[in-house]
Amino acid sequence: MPESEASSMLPPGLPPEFGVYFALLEVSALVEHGVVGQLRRDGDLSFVQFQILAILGEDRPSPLSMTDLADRLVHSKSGLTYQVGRLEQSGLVTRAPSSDDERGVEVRLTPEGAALLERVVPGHLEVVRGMLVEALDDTERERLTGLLGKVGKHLRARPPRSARGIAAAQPD
Amino acid sequence: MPESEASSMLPPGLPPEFGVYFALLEVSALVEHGVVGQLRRDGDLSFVQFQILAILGEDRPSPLSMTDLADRLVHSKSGLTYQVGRLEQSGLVTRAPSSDDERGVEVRLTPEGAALLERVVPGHLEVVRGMLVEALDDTERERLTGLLGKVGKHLRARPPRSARGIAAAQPD
DNA sequence: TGAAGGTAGTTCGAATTCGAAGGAGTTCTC
DNA sequence: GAGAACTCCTTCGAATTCGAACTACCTTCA
Repeated sequence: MPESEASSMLPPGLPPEFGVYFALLEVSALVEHGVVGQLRRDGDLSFVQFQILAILGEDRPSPLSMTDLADRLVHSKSGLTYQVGRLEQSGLVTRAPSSDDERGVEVRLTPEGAALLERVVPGHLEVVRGMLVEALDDTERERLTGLLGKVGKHLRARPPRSARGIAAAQPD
Repeated sequence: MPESEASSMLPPGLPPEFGVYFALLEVSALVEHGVVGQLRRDGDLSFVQFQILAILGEDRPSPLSMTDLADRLVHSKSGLTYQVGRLEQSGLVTRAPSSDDERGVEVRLTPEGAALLERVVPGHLEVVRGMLVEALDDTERERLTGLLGKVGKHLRARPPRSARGIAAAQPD
């Protein structure tokens, strides 16, 4: 098991440019695994729950709707309903019907939720630092961030369905 | 064009070096989402099932044990039992007790499994190419692969203290 | 040898996930 | 304004996931 480098875990017969795919999968899985452990230990939170709290805690006074949250996560709406309900049960968030739109729901962080977030975030950053930030020097890290950002932009600009042979050149 | 930061998705109040974390999470989630759709459409496979088949199809005549598989995936053992059982039901893999070690199980790809893999892989590579490979030019992609590889090596060399299957320090 | 401890997989129950279907509010169209 | 079409969110059932407990086998060591 501890033998593979990005290129060495490339299945034989595959063009080498796909090494980036396997390297990405492995790194993201390991990073996620690491933070999941920390969140469970320090705050008894799942990763999704933490992400919800973190988004809600983003120093934004106006509340978010469920759809806003679902857009920021890569989650299904039903799964989001479940997790927000769970956070509401725990007293970490509130749900209230939107005043503008009766079908909408405004999700807000409670003081308890904000406090939990503050208690968990330092350890979270510490774990992430140990896994990601310390793995590279400043130049490398900035380069990695930039490359991932470019890929992210490409992915976001990509139509989710029937996307084949669509022009790869995306104007900014 | 100094857009090498992911500041747009970095929550306010966080040191900028954590941009790499959020960029990684977003990209991996989007990529995974993309391939999940393709695998479901083209082969009615979940991502985990595909990963199992792909590992088994790695041109390796000698079979793998469940533990070998679990080490290559980031999965729990029980989840692996479930999925391999499911693949066995579908006739895509076989399970047989190991001759060396009676408690071990040798997992093998069946011809049907190999055929399904061959049917699914081209579309898979096409989707990955469209999402990842085409997002960058050759130099950038190689750089990204190298950086991810370096992070991966760092992560593998740094077992989180609660790691279960820490094999004894493997000398290089 | 034979008991103690370790390893390989499975089973079990609980939690989480998703997609599809449904209920309710909103917008569009005529 | 009435109805169709759409959006927001929840409910529902089925599938998947995990950790802990368990069985069976292997290895160590006295």
